Amino acid sequence: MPSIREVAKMAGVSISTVSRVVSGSARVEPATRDRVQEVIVQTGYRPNLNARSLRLRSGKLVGLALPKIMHDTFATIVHFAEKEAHKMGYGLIIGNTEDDPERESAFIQDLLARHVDAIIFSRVSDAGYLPDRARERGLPIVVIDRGIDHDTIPSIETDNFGAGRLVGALFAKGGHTRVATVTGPANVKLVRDRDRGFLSALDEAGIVVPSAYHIEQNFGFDGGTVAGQQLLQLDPLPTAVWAQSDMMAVGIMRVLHQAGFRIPEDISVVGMDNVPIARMVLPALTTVEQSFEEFCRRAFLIIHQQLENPVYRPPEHMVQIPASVVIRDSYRNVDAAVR
Amino acid sequence: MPSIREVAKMAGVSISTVSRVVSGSARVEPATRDRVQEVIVQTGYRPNLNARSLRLRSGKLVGLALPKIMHDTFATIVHFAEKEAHKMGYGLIIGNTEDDPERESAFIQDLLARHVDAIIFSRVSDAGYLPDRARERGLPIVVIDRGIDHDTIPSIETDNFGAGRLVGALFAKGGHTRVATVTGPANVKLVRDRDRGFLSALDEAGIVVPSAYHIEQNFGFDGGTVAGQQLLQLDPLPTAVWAQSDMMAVGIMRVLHQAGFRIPEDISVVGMDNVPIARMVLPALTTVEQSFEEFCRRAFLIIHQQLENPVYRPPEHMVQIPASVVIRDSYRNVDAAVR
DNA sequence: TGCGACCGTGAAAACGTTGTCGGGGTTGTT
DNA sequence: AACAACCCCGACAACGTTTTCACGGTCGCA
Repeated sequence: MPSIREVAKMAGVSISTVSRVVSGSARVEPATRDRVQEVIVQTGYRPNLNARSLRLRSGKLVGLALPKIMHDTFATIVHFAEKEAHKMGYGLIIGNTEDDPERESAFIQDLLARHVDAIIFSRVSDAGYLPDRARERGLPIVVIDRGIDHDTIPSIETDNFGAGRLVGALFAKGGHTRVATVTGPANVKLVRDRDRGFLSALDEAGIVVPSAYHIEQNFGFDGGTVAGQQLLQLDPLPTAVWAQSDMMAVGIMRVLHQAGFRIPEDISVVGMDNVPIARMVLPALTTVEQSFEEFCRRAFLIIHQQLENPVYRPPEHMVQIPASVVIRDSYRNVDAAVR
Repeated sequence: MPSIREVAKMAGVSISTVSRVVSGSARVEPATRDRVQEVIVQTGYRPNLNARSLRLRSGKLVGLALPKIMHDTFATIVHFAEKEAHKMGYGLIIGNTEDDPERESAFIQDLLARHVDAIIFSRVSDAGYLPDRARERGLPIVVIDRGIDHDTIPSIETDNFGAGRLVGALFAKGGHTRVATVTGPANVKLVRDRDRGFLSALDEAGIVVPSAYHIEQNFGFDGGTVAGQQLLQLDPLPTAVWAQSDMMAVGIMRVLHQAGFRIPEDISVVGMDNVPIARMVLPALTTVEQSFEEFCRRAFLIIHQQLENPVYRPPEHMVQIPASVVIRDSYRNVDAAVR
């Protein structure tokens, strides 16, 4: 509540001195230091961060722009971003862009007006000039989860190609030869990357996925249920399905189950993301884990270094975090005796 | 990027004039206004919100403190809070208190240092002096989800007692006479409120819940699974169970199912919250819906009014939002013929 | 022609910080 | 005893705004 001026008056010193004791930037006589300290704890004085931001051009604040806050994967990103921010003494201001470039643009503008120290965001609006504008201002900015090809803007994403290969190899080694996959919208790059990895691993094992066994849907539960219907039309049915999100996988399991099929005895289902629900459903979902925590750790690391040293450039523009398969009950090898 | 000073220079006017055209606060000659406008759009000038906050004591920013961001219910609160904030032209800065009074206190301090316009938060640290300190500074502050008894700090929460009654009445009318309930930690008030409502409605129907049928657990999935084990010990088994969170309900269904019981034929299970997963599990979960959107709407309404008129006091300290039952497949009346 | 009213604009203060500069006092060295 | 070196500390400018105040010019009216 009190300003530095009032603290100074109370302690009978100048504001410079107060500033010095709070920042510890220069020596001050122990006697006066104690007197000032006393007033500070007594009044609960805390420097006004807006004023500090004005003066120091750093308000210890970073902005986080996400497409859909409520979705499990982004909710976990929010969680870990907050965690990292907190750890490094930053505040976190968030915005939900709702996948709308308009809103994304508006939010970034707002962050610029707030003079945040850095920006982390997912999904680039197509125009993509916004990051540039921020960048030209020397503002550290990191793109997360949905990478971007850009010389000066670093991206952090899962090694989606590798994730796809993991599942493809799992299926191939497990003896599955009739496999299907349900992808997200093909206009997002990470969907295509995963798909390419998946198909390439299968291809190396001599397995081809006919186009009818390759279904595109939205990432949600509902996308999963309609994909499930489509799977039921297939003849012969696949023995294993990979869905590019856990939500979709749950939707698929739901309609397969209702159609009388057993999972994994009749059909194996594998998801992606390893959201909390994955272990709660029945059968527990085998899935691919992305380390969102690692995302955020890396993002803040880059930001931190760039803040320390403005000319710092991360060694690579795009860092890819490896994914890993977590085996649960919804998958089994085709040769049941093996298990 | 440019400051008001540079804009002024470019347009050949004083900074006062620029300020006037961006705020529209006073008339300015159309010719000069246009000239200034031009420079503004050309340079993409936006007033520095930190400076504005300093001068105007309002940075259009509100703080949101929550115990566990990643949990479904709080993630939805974040979502709707962001939505309302955006609608009213505010930024939202969030903090995860992890149910730790220490962290909560630190975060509130940070919000004060940032001179946010208002604070919304859930779960009060036991000491509870922080809200007071904020309040005494004239800062609008609203407690959400987990109400607080306080003369000047408004609370918004679900009518938890009413929610409990809803389920109790449902069971009673459905012919269930052997019912069990799994509550959250009894030291949180809303748990007790729900419980009281539940028991009172049953009591009015002449149904008593023996203490063994009254289980306390933590709110998560794991709490549900251990509660499920405990339920299995009961003899005779209840015909209906109310769990105070959907996660718990899912955990309970999981162990009941694995023990060979059918839901709802053998045991009905009802949850609370109506999180997205509720409709995805099998059988789809009957549950009680709380309107988090309404929470946030009301919170921002109060904040807005208090900001407009600093002496405004909301008519009641505690507003309770009614809950509603949403019937899905995990519940059925005891007289199966009815359905 | 003179005067008051009004209108557009600029100068300046203030919001709360931090860092630079310099002044006064104390100490140490020759 | 004189001077250099140091150490504390206060005055002041600056960060980017908004708002008050005042000033010069136009206009309307007598």
